Amino acid sequence: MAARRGITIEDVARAAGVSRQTISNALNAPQRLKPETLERVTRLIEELGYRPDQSARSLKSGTRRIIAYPTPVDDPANPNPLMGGFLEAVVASAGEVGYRILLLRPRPGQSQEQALDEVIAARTVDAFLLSDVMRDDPRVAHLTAAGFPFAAFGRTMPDQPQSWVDVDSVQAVIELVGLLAARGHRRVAFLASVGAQPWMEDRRDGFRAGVRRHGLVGQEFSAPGDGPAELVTVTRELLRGRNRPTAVVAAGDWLALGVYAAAREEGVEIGADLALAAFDDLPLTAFLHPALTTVRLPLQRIARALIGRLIQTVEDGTTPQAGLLLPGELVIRPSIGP
Amino acid sequence: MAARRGITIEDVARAAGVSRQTISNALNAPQRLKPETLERVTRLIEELGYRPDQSARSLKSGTRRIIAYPTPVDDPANPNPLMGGFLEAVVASAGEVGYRILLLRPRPGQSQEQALDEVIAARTVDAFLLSDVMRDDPRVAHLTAAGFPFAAFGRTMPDQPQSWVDVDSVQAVIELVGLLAARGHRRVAFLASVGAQPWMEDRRDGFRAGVRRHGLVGQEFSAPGDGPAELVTVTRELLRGRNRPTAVVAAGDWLALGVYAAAREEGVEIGADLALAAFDDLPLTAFLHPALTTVRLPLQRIARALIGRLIQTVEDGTTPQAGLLLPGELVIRPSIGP
DNA sequence: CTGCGTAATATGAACGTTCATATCGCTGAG
DNA sequence: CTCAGCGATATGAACGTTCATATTACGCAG
Repeated sequence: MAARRGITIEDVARAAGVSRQTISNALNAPQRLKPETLERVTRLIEELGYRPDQSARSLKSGTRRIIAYPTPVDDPANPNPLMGGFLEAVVASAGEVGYRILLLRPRPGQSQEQALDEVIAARTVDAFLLSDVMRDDPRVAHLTAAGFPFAAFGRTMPDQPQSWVDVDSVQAVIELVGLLAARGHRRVAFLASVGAQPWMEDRRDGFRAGVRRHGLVGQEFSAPGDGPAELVTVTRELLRGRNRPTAVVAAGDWLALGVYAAAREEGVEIGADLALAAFDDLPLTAFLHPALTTVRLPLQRIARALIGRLIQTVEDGTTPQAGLLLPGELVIRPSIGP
Repeated sequence: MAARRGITIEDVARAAGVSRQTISNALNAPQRLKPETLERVTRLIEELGYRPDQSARSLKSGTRRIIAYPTPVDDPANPNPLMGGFLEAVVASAGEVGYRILLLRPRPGQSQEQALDEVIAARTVDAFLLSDVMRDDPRVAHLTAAGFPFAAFGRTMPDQPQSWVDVDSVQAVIELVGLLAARGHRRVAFLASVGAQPWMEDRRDGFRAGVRRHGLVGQEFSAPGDGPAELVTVTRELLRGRNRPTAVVAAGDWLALGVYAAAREEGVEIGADLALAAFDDLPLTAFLHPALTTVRLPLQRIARALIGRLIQTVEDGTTPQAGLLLPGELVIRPSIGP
């Protein structure tokens, strides 16, 4: 389609009887203009609906006002809790400071790093926003090596830029265990998923720390996969074992769903026979019976902090000296009992 | 931050001892080059890691290879089922044909249309992808008036470009009702949400058609809102009424969650005392007990078709003559009984 | 051996901005 | 009365491509 070219700066300049540069200044450095000129020009810009061509501006200035976000793979067998609210929050936060989010995904046969290189080389974006960052994430290493601005939801290594934000999962799970201890539970289990994602590890560490601090007896279980059947199977074993725990901390709400299913099949009543707490506060948790005690991630704050760090890196050229650890919010519901 | 300028076409040309245009041709019109030149140039491009600067290319050619997707508002009280799999599928489909997805959201105080105008005027994108399209969607009207390319997930009006793809909800719900009729149900209820979204209406129409076709007795209920409490309340009334229906068709899985909760509270056993079927196939449905019969949206096909139409509009300048209606896929699980 | 047509490659201009610098008009000190 | 200094605005160049067109190389008919 022949993209009918639109209003250019030249059109506005002609209409206003001034030069290009004056229009440019009206937008980028208004203080340079005589107030009356500014007002006249501004009105004209408004009337004609002029917007600087982003490509031309980018070509000259080298800045795109676009942030790339490599979308996490969203396995239907274990939906990424970030795809909903987090993405929203990121788009909103970025929008507030005049940036937009470009979704990225490696083409078939392309590595994550190649996908990053492609947009870097094509100068399509100013920076990257990474989520689901692993302990030794190749993307972080790659961007660090390339000296390209990024911010990460999830900790980076000490020798890498500390441009990260993360949730203090350890602390949150310690508090969860504390709630259980306060209700008199002595035998508590931790239910994890297979992956070695750092947040899983953190939650496990939190569990261990909580158990130690309160002198409880802790057991740990791992589901061989994230599919419903596998989850239910491992949880039934957990519930059937001798010395059945009286409380379970699931590393994520998704895992907790398996506990609900297994408990029903085993005739165990959650909230009465078994206390249950989890992590993520998926929207559906309100429908569970009894409703699930869980930890809500401060997605808005995380998004805002990440975007803030990104903008700082891009516009000032300075890298944050330290990461930012935000607390999770305990949402106490009946699943842990009265 | 001083964006260190990268490899330009000129660098490659110099290294290869040829002119700019030859490099450009190697990428955009390879058949014009002598095979040996092509090979030499291609290798050099590869070695130097050259990628055309997207801004420069866009400035000259007027095409950005970016599609804007105004993100649907994702109400946590009724999460948009599209935010997960659909977005994924769109990003993947677009990536395959060399396009990327830019997320868009009106700034505070900005209307949907203004947000569209902003990116149109700044020539940031080539086209729009709309989802959750309403019967008389102002965005569609606006883009039609502006003559700007778009494709819509959801039907447009007859006088607008028929560049849409939709799910044949009517047919799918008719089939759902058919399943219930075949199991001997005579009194069936339809549970809808408040909004007047076209897909809701379609599902309702499907229900009515199904009821008529099979000579059933149909009742319709509407939840006053999408919050869990409201859903459960209306469903309990439904279950408690005289002439309680033996089967319920919920307009969405989210609504069905309310039915599960209400049934538990009323001591009604889904699958035995009450057949239940819904729509969307949210990932969590596998955890429900009994598992929910529902309709899966062919998100991959929808995304592919939308992107295909978009590319056609952008690159050929032709608008599809007719919309595309895709069938939903019945996923039969125990909630409708044996 | 000349000249012509075509394939292959090269050159100049343009896309719409912003940057660096130049010009203009005015005020006020000498 | 001149001109330095400054605020306001204008001009030329450049960003890195691609398009339109020009030039060169080459095979082949006459």
